[in-house]
Amino acid sequence: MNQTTQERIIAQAIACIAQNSGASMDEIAKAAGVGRATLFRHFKSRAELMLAIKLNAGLKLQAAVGPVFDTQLPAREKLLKVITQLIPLGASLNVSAYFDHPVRDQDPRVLAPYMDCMERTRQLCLDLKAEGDVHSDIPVSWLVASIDSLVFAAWEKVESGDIAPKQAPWLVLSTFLTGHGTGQTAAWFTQQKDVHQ
Amino acid sequence: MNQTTQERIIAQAIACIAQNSGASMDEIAKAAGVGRATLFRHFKSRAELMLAIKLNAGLKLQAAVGPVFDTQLPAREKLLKVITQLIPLGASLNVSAYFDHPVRDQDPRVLAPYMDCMERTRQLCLDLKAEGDVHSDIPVSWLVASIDSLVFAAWEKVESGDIAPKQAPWLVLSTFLTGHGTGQTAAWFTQQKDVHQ
DNA sequence: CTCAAATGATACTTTAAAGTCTCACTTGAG
DNA sequence: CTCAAGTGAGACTTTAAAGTATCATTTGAG
Repeated sequence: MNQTTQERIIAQAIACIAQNSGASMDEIAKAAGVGRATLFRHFKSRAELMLAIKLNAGLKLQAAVGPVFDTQLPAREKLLKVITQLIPLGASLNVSAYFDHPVRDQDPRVLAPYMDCMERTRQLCLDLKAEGDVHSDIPVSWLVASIDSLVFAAWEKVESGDIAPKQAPWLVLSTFLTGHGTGQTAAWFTQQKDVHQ
Repeated sequence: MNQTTQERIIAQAIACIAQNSGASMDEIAKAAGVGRATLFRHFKSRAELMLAIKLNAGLKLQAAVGPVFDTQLPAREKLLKVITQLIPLGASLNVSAYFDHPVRDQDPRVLAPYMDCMERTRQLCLDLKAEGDVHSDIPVSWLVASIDSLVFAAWEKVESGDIAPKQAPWLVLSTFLTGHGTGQTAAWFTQQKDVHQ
């Protein structure tokens, strides 16, 4: 492979931490097929390695979705493209879930890419509403949250082999836009909601 | 309050670990308003405390959803009730996310409640299909995954104060059954899907 | 009030993992 | 070939947190 040692270490560290958030430097070194000493030569402390992983994830995130957000496409098409870009990021992003949530991270260099992505997703949802693509009575924060969580779920299912990588974006989008219910259920649901609210 | 010391310790330990998965026994003791020694009197090791938290989460899960699964209601009504029960569990369940995923836990006593709940959710989704409530062409594993992830997202949003606790189940259910799209978008989506697949 | 049980404070030991250092070995550019 | 740069192995020190032990204090049932 043409990966540098540093890159290999980061990749394997991500894999280790995904399995066990408390993975030791020893385990990480072994996973990366590298001596302990070499690991410390590249990252002078555990904290520095963790930071590198987080920064790496932020860069991947921006590289994946930045260009899409920058286009002038209709919101719904942007949405499809964003989802499609996001899913294959998989573990490198989900690292977020294994550390403390990136949104709580102290370091602004770690925080920024996530905040940026979130804010732009929020804007995208506002556009979806404005362009008449989603119902206007759903809270924007729920729109953002449901996209996030569905993408996360899709990645997990792709990873576990339950759904095909190419199918994933369509499942997310269809869940988000049309849901899984039939006409029959939609009627029941509306009625229930009226009764209970 | 009428909570025993043990209960208070467990509750506060959950809160600590939700913020920082590597929280020390010292931090947990302080959070519980208890001396270090007392903490170790109740749980003779960190591992034992962690186990207690996990078992506790399993019990809560079963108490919340078991009775609903046991009823003979139509699948769609069961679904609404399960979601409604699940959301308020919040942090105690999400502990799952901060430890290693419960599905990967070694101890069968930790594993069992999750496996059971998952299997019954799966059965529920099959019933939803059988009763004509959801489209039959969606993979069951995706149905289960989308419920899971939407419930998780709803809990987070309730916790952060973005959506009202009573509104949460309806948001989850409406996302799952009808999605957020308008008629306009549904047409576009179907067309896109045909083009790309 | 009295005493047993539980607690808090704190000093102590142990342990696991982080981090350092040295040295012999590989490898690839010149 | 030669040498500099990077590496692996492993012994070593340091550190932070786990876990233990002791004792004085609190508390609540009788």
